[in-house]
Amino acid sequence: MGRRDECCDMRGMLSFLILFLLSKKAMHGQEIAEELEQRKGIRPSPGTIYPALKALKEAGFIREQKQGKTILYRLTPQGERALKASKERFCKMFVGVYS
Amino acid sequence: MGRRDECCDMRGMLSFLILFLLSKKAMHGQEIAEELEQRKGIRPSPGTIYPALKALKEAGFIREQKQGKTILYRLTPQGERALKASKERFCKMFVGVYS
DNA sequence: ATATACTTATCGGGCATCCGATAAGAAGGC
DNA sequence: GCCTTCTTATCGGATGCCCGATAAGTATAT
Repeated sequence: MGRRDECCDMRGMLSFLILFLLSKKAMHGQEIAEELEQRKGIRPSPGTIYPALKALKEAGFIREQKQGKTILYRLTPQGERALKASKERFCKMFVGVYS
Repeated sequence: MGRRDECCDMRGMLSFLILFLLSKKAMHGQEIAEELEQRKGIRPSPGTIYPALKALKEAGFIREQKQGKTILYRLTPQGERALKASKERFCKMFVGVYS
């Protein structure tokens, strides 16, 4: 059950968060990692972020766009639909949690 | 990655949700399962809910109170602290997700 | 007491997530 | 070319969440 004052580690939300972040603007991997660091407190390792991106790509939710040294990830229309659906589930699930 | 329009299964939030529900009012197991069913769409099986309750109890976050046939679960002060901390992490993590 | 119905509990296993370490690729400086 | 630096990618492994099936406990009814 993790550290002393934690009831869960909130796994299983990474893809959702990534999709959400990419819906705000297209980003490359390190940018996503940085944003996640601000939100979660710890920076996800490359072994976390890139497999997640790969899975999202294979699901057709994001696509890549080479940009010099880096790769820009952005949502596909299908990814937007998936985010919309997941967001609804999320909101229904956590009604009232926001203080 | 689950069904077609899903980016993640939102696992890893069960303990958090249970703690949150119990902060509203003390409940017994089936009541919790029922509430979770409304929020998630599917009813968690006994094999899901009771191990979770057990872990929360062993962590000192909830305590039991026999009530005839059923057991009433309620938060401990430590559980309230844990919920508060987790809630803060949760809110920081998902700022802006609520449409 | 026996049966029934309901709640609570346990066990084994599957599966996705996540991490650390390591490698591969790409650009720029010398 | 070669070295450095940064980004991207892969692999093995560990964790832990969750489920289905099954068992155990408890009260009520007949």
